[in-house]
Amino acid sequence: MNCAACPIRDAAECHALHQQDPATFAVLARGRATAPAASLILRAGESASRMFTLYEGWAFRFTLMSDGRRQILGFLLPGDMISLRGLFRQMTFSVQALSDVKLCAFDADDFRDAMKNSPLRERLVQRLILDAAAADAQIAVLGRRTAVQRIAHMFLDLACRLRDRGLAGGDDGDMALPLRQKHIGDVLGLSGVHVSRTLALLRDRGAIAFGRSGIVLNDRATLRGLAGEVL
Amino acid sequence: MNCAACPIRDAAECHALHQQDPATFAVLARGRATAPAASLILRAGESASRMFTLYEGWAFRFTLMSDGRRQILGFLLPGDMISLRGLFRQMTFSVQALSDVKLCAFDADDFRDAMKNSPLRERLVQRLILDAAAADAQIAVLGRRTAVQRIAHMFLDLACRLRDRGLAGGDDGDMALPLRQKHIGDVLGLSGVHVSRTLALLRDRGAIAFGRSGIVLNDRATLRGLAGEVL
DNA sequence: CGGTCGATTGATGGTGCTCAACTCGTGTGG
DNA sequence: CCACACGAGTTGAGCACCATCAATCGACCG
Repeated sequence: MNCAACPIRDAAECHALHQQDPATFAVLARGRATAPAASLILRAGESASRMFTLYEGWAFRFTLMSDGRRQILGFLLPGDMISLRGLFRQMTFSVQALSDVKLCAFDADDFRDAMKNSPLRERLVQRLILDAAAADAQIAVLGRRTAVQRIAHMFLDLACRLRDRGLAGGDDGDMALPLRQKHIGDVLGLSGVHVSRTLALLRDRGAIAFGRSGIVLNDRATLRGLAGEVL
Repeated sequence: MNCAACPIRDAAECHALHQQDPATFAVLARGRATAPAASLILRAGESASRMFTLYEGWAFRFTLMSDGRRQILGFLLPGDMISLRGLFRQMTFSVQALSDVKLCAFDADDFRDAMKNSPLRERLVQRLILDAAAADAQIAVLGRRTAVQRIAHMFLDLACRLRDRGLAGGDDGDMALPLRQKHIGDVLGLSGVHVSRTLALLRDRGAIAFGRSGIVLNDRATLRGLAGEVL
């Protein structure tokens, strides 16, 4: 795996929209909003009257099982669209802030209209396809990979996405992830206890370290070896 | 779970296209094709010059892991679009016929053009969103459910989709599924051996039976109980 | 009639879950 | 300043679930 996400994900949508169609984008933008860490940004079942992109901070989308367990469907990074599907359908997942976040807000009706006759249409169709492809990739991970492979793969995926948008943290490529172990477990279908043990194993092999601001990736070559996919 | 798929999936696309926009559909349709059971219909990496819908028979879409294992991403039933994403992006999965199949063929360029200014656009955006939502649901199944729950859930999902398009088999609602146990394992992330044991358990509880043409669902209430989601 | 494919069944072991106790850092209130 | 609570993480013990390997069996087919 060069990086699982590279063929699948695009650079930040906010930025891309600006570059590709700044006029349309400027017309559509309606302002900013903020949300504190752990707050719910969107609830499953809503039909959004506004569309958001994530401007700063991390969030995640998730569903709740009937027994109360949480399945995180994916992480949202700066530049990601949060509620694109909500423009056309009820949301099937909720979105929660992982850190303090800043959002760009758009009017849903304006956005739907613009989609009919602007470069936005092609771009948003591409985005829906990329999201579906990313979900397919996650199905393969959950269906076939061990805990070590899932975690290594997820780290590399996040590193790739951050790098794409120029958000790689440290000087020599190290980067810190603001994730609790519970989040890792909930996205990869693992218990928190087992995530703890597996992270200890990755640390002992030198692939990651535990810093003040979160987990630090410091040996991506080792991570690639542990992830299993040989690309 | 009334049925996991009901809020997510739509009725057969072929039929729906006909009903909603018969003129456009008639213009676009370019002919029929057939493929024998087990043949490859589409390969990952292709950019399709034609778009297919599945007119008759079953197929599945899948990816291959680097170690040769297969992850089935989903089953395709009569009426489903096979290569919608291929109109705009390289395919990220392959498609294989499960039984002998008949296909409707469309010219990709015609389809893309039509999407710009017809009711097709809205319809296809909806389809992309529904596909993404179905993939999200599968992530939750693989992340959080046991083998019994996964299999029961999958049976109910297929039963719902077949019923939606008027393909429910037997008189009193029983229906036969033309699946090998290997397919069930590959879509749910289970070994073939464990699928066999789990199916035996479902049979002993009276939820299913083994008929000549495949597995027969004959007690959906029991299946619902075993699936875990209480809806 | 041999060969293949799919399914079944038994034996064995590994991966990961659950329960529980404990540590550690942080924030809060007296 | 200290006591306490709380959340997050760690570690151990035991076990459930599921994978793997292997042997067998039946159906189907050349």
